[in-house]
Amino acid sequence: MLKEIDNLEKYLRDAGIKPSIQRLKIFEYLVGSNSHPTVESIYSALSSQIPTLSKTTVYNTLKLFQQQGIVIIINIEDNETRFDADISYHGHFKCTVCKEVKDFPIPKHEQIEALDGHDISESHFYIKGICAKCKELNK
Amino acid sequence: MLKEIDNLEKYLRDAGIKPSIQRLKIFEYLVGSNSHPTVESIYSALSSQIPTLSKTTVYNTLKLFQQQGIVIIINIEDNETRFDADISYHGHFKCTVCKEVKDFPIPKHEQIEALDGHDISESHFYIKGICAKCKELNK
DNA sequence: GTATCTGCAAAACATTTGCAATTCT
DNA sequence: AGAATTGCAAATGTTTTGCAGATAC
Repeated sequence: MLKEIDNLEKYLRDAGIKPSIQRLKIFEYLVGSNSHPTVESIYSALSSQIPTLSKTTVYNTLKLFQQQGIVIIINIEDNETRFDADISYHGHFKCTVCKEVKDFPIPKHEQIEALDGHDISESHFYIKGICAKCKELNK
Repeated sequence: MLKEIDNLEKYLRDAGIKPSIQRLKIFEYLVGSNSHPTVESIYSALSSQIPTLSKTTVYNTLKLFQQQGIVIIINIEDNETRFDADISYHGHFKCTVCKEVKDFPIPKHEQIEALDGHDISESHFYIKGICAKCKELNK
């Protein structure tokens, strides 16, 4: 699932996105992190490397990435929007204790009869609970 | 799935919620509507009936309902929080044309192996696309 | 009469917009 | 130079908080 750092520039170009430094760094951060970061955490993480970076650019860039189909939005909580550069079909689990959001594979699910006749463009599966690690610590 | 209007007061009491007029009306609206309303639409719909109603009360009440487990939050879009008084296991489909959010039944899903050892407290399945009605109109 | 609940006003956040400065070609 | 991109500052929108008044028991 992990993309090659070497190919990031080409990957952006192929998606119709001119790879500016800001865009490259933001995408690199998304690909390299497995934390499904928010705008805030992307901005904090990169502003030391790119001191002039603004949140507006982070917002603009993520919107562009989303429009060009190279990132998806994760709405697992109503008060935080997260982003994921892994656009393959998978679910997201958030631990309510350690707050981490992890991917999990979903079996390509059976046809949902109730949606016959509808065109499906996007689907998201979110699960919340307590992860094994946090369960263990609280014993 | 539809609850009896006669029982709403008891339903709230049983959930540990004192049924004030505001709370009753808000819950009645949630149960009676199949539109999965936002704070804004609940407020607009009820402020003619309860002219002194404030949005703060709508926010307070919905948070209380959620804490007591009688409503769930629907985060199908990042820019709108919707509420549902149907707390049974079901999915939500949003049509990107008519903007309607509809319920759909999901087969009680198979054990997800990747989540073995984790405690699941909540799960949401969101699908977006174009509903059959809108597809038909655009032919 | 004490607790709780409500609702106004202000504060806190998150996101968007307008526009001028910068960068790229 | 011309077009696209960036980033500041202000505007917008949503949700929360503090607190005073109203209501319920």
